[in-house]
Amino acid sequence: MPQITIKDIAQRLKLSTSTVSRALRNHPDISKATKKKVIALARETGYQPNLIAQSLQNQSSNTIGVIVPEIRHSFFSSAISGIEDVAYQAGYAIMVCQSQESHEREVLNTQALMAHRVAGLLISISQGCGDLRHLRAVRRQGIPLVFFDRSPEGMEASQVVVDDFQGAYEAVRYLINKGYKRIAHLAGPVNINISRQRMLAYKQALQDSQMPVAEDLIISGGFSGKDGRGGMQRLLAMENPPDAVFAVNDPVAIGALKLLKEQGVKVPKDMAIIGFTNDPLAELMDPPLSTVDQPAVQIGREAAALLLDSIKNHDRSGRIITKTLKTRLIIRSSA
Amino acid sequence: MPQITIKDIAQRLKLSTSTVSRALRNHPDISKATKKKVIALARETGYQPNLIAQSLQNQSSNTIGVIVPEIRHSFFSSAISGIEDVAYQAGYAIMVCQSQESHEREVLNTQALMAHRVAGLLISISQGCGDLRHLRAVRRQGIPLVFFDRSPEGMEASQVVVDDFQGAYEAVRYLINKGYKRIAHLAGPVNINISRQRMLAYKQALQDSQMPVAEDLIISGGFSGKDGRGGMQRLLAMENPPDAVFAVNDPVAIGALKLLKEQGVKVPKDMAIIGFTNDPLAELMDPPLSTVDQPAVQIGREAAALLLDSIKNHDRSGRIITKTLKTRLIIRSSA
DNA sequence: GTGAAAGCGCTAACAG
DNA sequence: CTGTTAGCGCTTTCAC
Repeated sequence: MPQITIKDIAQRLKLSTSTVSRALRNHPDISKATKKKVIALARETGYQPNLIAQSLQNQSSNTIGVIVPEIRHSFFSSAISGIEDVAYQAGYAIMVCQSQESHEREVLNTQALMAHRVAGLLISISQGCGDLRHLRAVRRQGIPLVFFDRSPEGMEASQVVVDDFQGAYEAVRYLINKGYKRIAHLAGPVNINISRQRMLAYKQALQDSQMPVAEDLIISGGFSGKDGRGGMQRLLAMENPPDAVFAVNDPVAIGALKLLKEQGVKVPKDMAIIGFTNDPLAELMDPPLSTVDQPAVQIGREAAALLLDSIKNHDRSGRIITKTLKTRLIIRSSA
Repeated sequence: MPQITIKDIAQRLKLSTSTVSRALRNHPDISKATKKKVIALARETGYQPNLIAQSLQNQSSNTIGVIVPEIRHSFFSSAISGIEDVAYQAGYAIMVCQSQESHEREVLNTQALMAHRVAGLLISISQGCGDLRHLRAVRRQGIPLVFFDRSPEGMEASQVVVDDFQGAYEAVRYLINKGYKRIAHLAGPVNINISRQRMLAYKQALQDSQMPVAEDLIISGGFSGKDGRGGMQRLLAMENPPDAVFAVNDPVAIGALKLLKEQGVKVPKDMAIIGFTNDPLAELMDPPLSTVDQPAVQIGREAAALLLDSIKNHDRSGRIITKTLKTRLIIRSSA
């Protein structure tokens, strides 16, 4: 039992398909009487317009593509939730892919989404990302593209981010004011803007307080708990370990914190730690993790709104808009 | 710059579109030479098949629809992650919608997904769900449907679930063996299978130990932290409050636990609590929450696999398969 | 006001 | 081995 089409309705009503189509779209040419009949039968038969056919016709689907590193990460699932919500309100559906932090998979995801002729693309890039050809290809096809949270170095594009520098600066500043002397940084991949900004802020904050920036106190890694754990291991193994750590994000901070608990290191007495994101975990952990709050759902909402905007405006113009949301330092017990 | 089509390639190579189409799909009829030329040009020009057109032709898209109550809930984001992963491997994309626990929105989501002509539908129903017409409509159109985790009472359909009865039974049994005498249950909506099973197991476990089942110790509510908080409030207000609680899921348990902490009630000394799901939060909280582990990612994977299976087999047969995964009682410190 | 015809990009008979 | 034709469901000129 294939789904009912405009043709079925036309036949039953002895009308042409074009009339039915127009009636359904409330075209002024059609008489009230026929409109009524058509609508009634459509409802009665449970007619659903075939969006596939519509898309083919319009040369554009009402679907937007979303690529994130990992759906499970609370920041991303929250962002996706915000995206879904505004997309839904606007009559768009979302196609969600995860790159699993793999550049290759990100490329394939991008291609798949392009093949699906999504009307626009929202992406938070994978940590393995260096080559940007796949993203340039998107632009070249005239598909609007908006980055959220993680954007690459070296590509001008609209994005919705948080003031990473400011947020990180405040966090490190707080640590300094609290009297910590050797503050380490568990950093993220340098080819991603957020990592860079947060690291730059870390260095700047130290310098602004006439404190030395020791390169061996900066451990570069990825964005996962495992990276946090590994980084903290290296820090603890040092002959002169730090007394505080600023982590690039909460998963890293939490990974590090777990290790600390296992090793019986007292937090924050022996080692203070502060994260970035405000993962729901942060509040409930023991000890509760101090962190920089990023409004994840809101970031998703804004990104989707921005994208829909450039879809509507047929943004051939290539206007580049950066939307920066505020962070908020949340002090709990870990620092 | 619209995307390049088969026609463009045909013209440039002075071939017919059908030849190009066949060459691209590696049809045996086509000569090696032309295949090579076509493939080369396709690659060179960055040709991407228009999946919209293909779908219209095939009368079925390579997209599967997913509806969950809330993307942000860790159980669901994990399940979605599993779904995405197997869908991706099979060349399918996923469209994700959230019902926000609203029946109305779930209906609209379902309709949107049907209009998008998804090849199949994966759904975990909203707590407001009672009327099943929208789901029956899906079946009527011959669209394969698989429930995961939350399935409705009163509809035969394939599903991937966990042995809710068994998991809940073990949890309550554990509480009983530990010597708790007044064990309450923060229950979920009764029209959803998982709530029913977990409640039935709760009652059964009590009965099997010759313990009374007190209806006032069963607080029915929803699946959220707020429900847990509210339920616990009512429990604490009783003249003879319980000494232990089995919550229908972790969000509820966590909501309850937060309240307990605020009120200074000692857990598990004054009140033990045990949840269901094994949310990542559970392990890290203070105190760590005892719970019943549900393999969320695996549930998503199995559900997707089952769905793909019935899509492949053109499952007009209406074979109903229930896949039941194992739970595991995880004892931490809250009980 | 309504209908006929063409076409979106692709595939699948059916010819040759 | 390759081309012609028709059609998936819909919208949109262009006629009448």
